Amino acid sequence: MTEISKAEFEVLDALWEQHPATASDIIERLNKHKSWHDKTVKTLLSRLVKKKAIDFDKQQRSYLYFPLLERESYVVNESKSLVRRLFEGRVAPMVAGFAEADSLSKQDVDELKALIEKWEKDNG
Amino acid sequence: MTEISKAEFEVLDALWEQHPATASDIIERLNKHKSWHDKTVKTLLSRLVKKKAIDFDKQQRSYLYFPLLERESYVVNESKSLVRRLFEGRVAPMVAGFAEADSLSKQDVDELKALIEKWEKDNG
DNA sequence: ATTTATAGATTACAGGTGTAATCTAAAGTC
DNA sequence: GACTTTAGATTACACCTGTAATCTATAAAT
Repeated sequence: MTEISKAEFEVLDALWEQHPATASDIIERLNKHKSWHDKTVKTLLSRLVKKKAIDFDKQQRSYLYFPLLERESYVVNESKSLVRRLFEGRVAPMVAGFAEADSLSKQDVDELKALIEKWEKDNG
Repeated sequence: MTEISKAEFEVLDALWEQHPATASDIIERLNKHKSWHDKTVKTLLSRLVKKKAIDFDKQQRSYLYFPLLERESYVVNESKSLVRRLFEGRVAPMVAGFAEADSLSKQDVDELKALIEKWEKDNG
């Protein structure tokens, strides 16, 4: 339940993308978009292990890493925590902020309509 | 444009609540919910000044603090940044997460419907 | 079998953060 | 005017973070 730092998150996100994975796999995946030294990525992997966000199986010489924390639950927690801090826990005002900032796409609106319909069916 | 830490944010949020305000005002407001030593709050105020998130006017002996950063813009930036990191920039999947986690209230849904209607009027 | 490359472990190190305590100068009190 | 209180400034200090370099043990190569 320790905090995951920004840099650690990027490594974890690369592991979520596909796992299990070796350190080299992850380094390669990350270096498509960033350019971190491999030592840096290894440090971050160790810290994630220490924080119990991931773990590994010993595979011959190298390790096979896999997430312990699910992306879904991480994402829900982070979202809730932000909405709690910034919008008194209600998500609608956040979406309103996106609308004001012209950051709502037609696709967003369509998806929102669909999920509202579903919500009303389930909760109406 | 420097980062604002969690503790700094709480102080800033208390200042947003009502300003201008003296250090004592803010300490008092904060201590309704938290219990920070007044020295701690003063440190955080100084750091916020150094980060140009707030400023002050010299008032006799004590200072009158006021925000330089608007809550609105801070909140929009933080939200966008989270949505970018976790949901590829689209807000609807985040709301879907709330729905799945049973964290959507009727009030949220009503507000969402209203703002969708407005969006469609403006953008349809 | 000896040398070399490599994976992970350990160490490094500056800047940020949470959480204050101490210092300093000015304002209030007697 | 001397003494005390107080506001903000400066200093403290351990832990976290970003960003690696070095150490160590084992596997690969010759």
